[in-house]
Amino acid sequence: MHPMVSNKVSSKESEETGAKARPAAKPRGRPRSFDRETALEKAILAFWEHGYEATSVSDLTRVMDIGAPSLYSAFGDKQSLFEEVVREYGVRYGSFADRALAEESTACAAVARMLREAAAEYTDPAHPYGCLVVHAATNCSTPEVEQSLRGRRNASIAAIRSRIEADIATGALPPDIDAAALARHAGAMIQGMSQQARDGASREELEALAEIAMANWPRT
Amino acid sequence: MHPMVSNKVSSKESEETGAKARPAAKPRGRPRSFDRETALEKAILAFWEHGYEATSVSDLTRVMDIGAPSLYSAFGDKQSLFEEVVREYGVRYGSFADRALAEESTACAAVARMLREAAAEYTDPAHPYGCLVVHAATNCSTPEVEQSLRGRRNASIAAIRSRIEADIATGALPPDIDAAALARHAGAMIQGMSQQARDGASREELEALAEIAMANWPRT
DNA sequence: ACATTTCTCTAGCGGTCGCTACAAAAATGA
DNA sequence: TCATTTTTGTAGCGACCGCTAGAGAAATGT
Repeated sequence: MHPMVSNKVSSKESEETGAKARPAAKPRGRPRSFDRETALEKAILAFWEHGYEATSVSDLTRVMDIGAPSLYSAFGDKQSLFEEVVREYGVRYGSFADRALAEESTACAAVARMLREAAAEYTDPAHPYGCLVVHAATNCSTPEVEQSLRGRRNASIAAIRSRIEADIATGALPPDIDAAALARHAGAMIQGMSQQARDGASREELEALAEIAMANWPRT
Repeated sequence: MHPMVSNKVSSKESEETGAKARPAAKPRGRPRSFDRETALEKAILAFWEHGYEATSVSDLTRVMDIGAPSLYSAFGDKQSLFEEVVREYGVRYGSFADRALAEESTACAAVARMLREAAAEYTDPAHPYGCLVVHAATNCSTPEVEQSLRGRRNASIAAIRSRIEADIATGALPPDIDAAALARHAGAMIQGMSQQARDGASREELEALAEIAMANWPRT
């Protein structure tokens, strides 16, 4: 329950009649002195590197370069900021998995591409190593936060499983394979690779690891 | 630097001349009112479940059922207690990996056994799920603690690698395989399985996952 | 008996946590 | 100009953090 997190367009405006795509109809009071998007990106990087608990609000205000009241007014409390961070992280950095599943013609190719792209993403020096969803809320004393990321991890595995089952349905994979176990194996690989990246493994090392993992994927 | 952590036998006694294995020569002052070993076990379980940061000293004094001064007198500060917890965890719960590497006749059999036993251990309802070394110090604001567990994880992978290289040396494995990548793959599997266990996977699910991982291990 | 040693209990230290009240500042509408 | 609305900076709230001083309790040595 918080004062209200202001967004670009109030819900009332979007219901108005002839408002032909007015992007920002000049809000009344003092304008915000920072860019919400770039501040959010700084928050993403901070939570990504240090996790939910270990990133204090004063850490956030420092890296986002805004005062605490501005943070609370723009993003709500720490937990709702983190939820928005996780959502936006998925869009900006975590979409490669869904894209691989959607664009590749077989589950095998999709998982192979996922692992390959994970190797690159998790070791990209442009941002913290590994996956935020895997590491940012382990050992979290706020159970909802921990559970939220857990749900995302399990949803990713479920998505892989669905893709495998689709291949079984079309005959691209034999009907006797264990789709759930195969999906879990892929999920464990990705999570293990994320941990390895945090522990110092290079992109090449992760790629070699992924190749081993894909070597015995069921053939058609 | 702390007041000094009292152990069973003072270092001076062990240097004495004719002291023929005197186990506990009746210490001078008021005796301790709790059993150090069982208190340590409680601390292991607490850190295992919640991690280093999320387990507060007052959490510890509650589950160990001792006062704060007793804790500090018996174990030093929070960080040195955690170090002892990690050491003892390795002895009581993490020794299956070293045993598999030492007792099995091939690296392949050793890793297969490691994964099989990890599936059982990580889902044992008698204690928290997953591996303390993997999860208890992620996103830790005390860098030495995080680095300490990172070192243990990488040491485990190095041990697997050595075992693989030994098999290559004896001809049990072909000389052209990438021992480092194969070891990293095994390490990632174990870490991924630990994460899966935390996320609710059952022993059977982890075993199925491990079987997939071992299916394409290099043959002789 | 009594001094000595060691542990336990109560109480609380300084510091940081997430969060917010309040007033000054900067925009708009009249 | 001036009332209204919203954001900003300061300053600090109560709660918890890791940790410890100090006094009393329970053992041993003489």
